[in-house]
Amino acid sequence: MTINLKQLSKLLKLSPTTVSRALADYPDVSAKTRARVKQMAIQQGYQPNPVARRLQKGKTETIGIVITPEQNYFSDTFFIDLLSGISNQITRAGYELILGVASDEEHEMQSMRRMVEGKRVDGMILTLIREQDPRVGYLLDRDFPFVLYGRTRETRPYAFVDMDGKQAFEKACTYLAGLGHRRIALLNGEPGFMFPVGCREGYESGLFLSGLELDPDLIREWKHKDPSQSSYRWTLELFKNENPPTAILFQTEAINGILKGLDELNLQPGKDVALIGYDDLEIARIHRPSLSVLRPQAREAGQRVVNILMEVIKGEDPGKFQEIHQVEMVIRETSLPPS
Amino acid sequence: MTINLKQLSKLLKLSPTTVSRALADYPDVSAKTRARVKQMAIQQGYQPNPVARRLQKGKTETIGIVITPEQNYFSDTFFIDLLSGISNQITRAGYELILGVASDEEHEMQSMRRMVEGKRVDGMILTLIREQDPRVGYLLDRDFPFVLYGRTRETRPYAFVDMDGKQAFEKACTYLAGLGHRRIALLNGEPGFMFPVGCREGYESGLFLSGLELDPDLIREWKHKDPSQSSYRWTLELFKNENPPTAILFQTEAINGILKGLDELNLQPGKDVALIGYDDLEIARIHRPSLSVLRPQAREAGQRVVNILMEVIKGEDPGKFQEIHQVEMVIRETSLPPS
DNA sequence: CACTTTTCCCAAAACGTTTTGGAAAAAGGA
DNA sequence: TCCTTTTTCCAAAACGTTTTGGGAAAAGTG
Repeated sequence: MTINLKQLSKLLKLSPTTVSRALADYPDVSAKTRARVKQMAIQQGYQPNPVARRLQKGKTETIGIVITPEQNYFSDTFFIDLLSGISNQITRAGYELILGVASDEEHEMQSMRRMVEGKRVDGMILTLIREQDPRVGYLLDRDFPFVLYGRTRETRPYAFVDMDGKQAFEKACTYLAGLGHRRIALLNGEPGFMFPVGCREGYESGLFLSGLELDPDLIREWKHKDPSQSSYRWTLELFKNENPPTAILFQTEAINGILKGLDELNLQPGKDVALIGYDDLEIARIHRPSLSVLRPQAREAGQRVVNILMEVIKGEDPGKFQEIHQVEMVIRETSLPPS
Repeated sequence: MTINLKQLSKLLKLSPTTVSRALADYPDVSAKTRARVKQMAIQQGYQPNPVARRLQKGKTETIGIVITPEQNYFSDTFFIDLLSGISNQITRAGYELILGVASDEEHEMQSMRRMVEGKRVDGMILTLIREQDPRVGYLLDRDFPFVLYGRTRETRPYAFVDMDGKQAFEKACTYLAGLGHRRIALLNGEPGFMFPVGCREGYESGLFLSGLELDPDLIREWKHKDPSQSSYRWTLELFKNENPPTAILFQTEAINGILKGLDELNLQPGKDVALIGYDDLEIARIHRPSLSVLRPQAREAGQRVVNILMEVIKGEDPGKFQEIHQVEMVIRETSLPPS
């Protein structure tokens, strides 16, 4: 069951060297013995001990990722899709994914340092990137391989895969304007994180392209720790405006609060107020009326992140790998013209 | 930065043996040199290479877990709390947590076999247990260390940590009956999984203790893949009954569909229909009226799972570790007497 | 046939630890 | 002082691979 190389080679009356090389398809072992070795390996259920291989190769064959539940990150399918893409691709490469769960920013850094300085991983994947993100500087200083899902403010070159939040919100905004909406609100994610920056840029650009004026009163920011509560409050606030919005752009995470707010105000989503959210969470599909959304391809992004990280680990220049993925808009029932 | 034992020992003019033993607090190295070694180790930032240690010790110092996004498992804080407890405890032990993400039951098994047969882990943690769970038989057959979060139908002894769903639902049921409810419905989780079995037992026992009769028409089962949609349908169905329920017990995962159904029927949650859900998800706290819930201590459970697994890995008899944790009931606004 | 090239295999070293089994030096006991 | 015990250290082996640097046999070449 748990036979090792030496035992297998004894069984085959060959040296461990030859068996190892046969299994690795080296050309200096004859086709005949190669076949014999492989057959016996399968028959005996031989699996090379990964720990021994790692020691010899000087690689951990392991990638690290740290998540922070505080950030309400597991809200729905989005992150698990990303993780699914990451995990599958890592497995395909014969690598392992080790997971850290940190309760806050400090433990997040601590968990990462344990992985990096403890020689437990060959590379790191970073998510939920902040505008000023100490993790990036830390890894760059050490020249340690990593890839961001997202972007940060950092002048040195680094590898990332990001969604084009700007283009997405611009598209949604011009679409709504095209339908005749003139008062479009933005219920944006928390400042400090990088993603909302792009959303806002796209929103402003969309307004501009549509010849609409920016009204600071139509912009609000909800909190990561408490998306529903904060978005609920801001929704009520938005409609205190004497000239209230007829449409809202937001991240779908905040939908519960918005729906609750609209319900309280006796406004029908889709009918009285158009809604387009970023992220196609379950609730967006099952809500009636169903929510129009911007849908990032998280799974594909996760796979790209891993492929890029593998290149960076091999020694490729990280600056070469900077990808911005387009985001699809899915029109459902909450993006009608203003009534 | 990445100094190793040999270099460190050279610096100290000691043998690697002594340095290693000094750092591991062996008594056969004098207090003086021990101090000297430790100081130098810190100064030089020495961290033993975990891969080398693992090879020598014959342990991977790694625990595996496989999650399946299909199961809508990441719906909210519950699973991430469990994972958080698991992760922290594993880190404390100096171990690593490796994560597999499987799209379905087959890949779930495949991912686990890779970990076990590929000698990548010392032990497994299993969640979302089914009544007939092939994973348990597989691991028992191989005598491989594992701990369940949950239980299954298996006569051989194995270690588990489970929540007392039976007691929880019994408590909720008798509580509602005590308030005067006579028609209490159960919107239960999907058959095939183990957890709903206990819920139902508790429900039936609660009815019995309260002198109420079981009415099969008041029991429905929603689907894991689509909790909201199926629970919505069943909610509507429940109230087609000529003698409809005045209270519903359920898993909080299914809350969206229930609320939607009640809304459509013009029934006020809490007022017209009492609600008690299992799991204290975010929505339960922020919804108005706030939801009464049964609240499992997921974080603590995760820690126990790891501690037990460590014992089992050490060779302790798994049958000794079978824990059933009590579940707290949190009364909020949706558990009033019938109107 | 004699020489060169190609094919096929292997012994030994290396990866960085921990453990084993002493051995030298110091301390204690008579 | 001599013998025994304790203290303190270390050389060598081991964990299970892969890689290095050949070397013997077979095949090709003239």
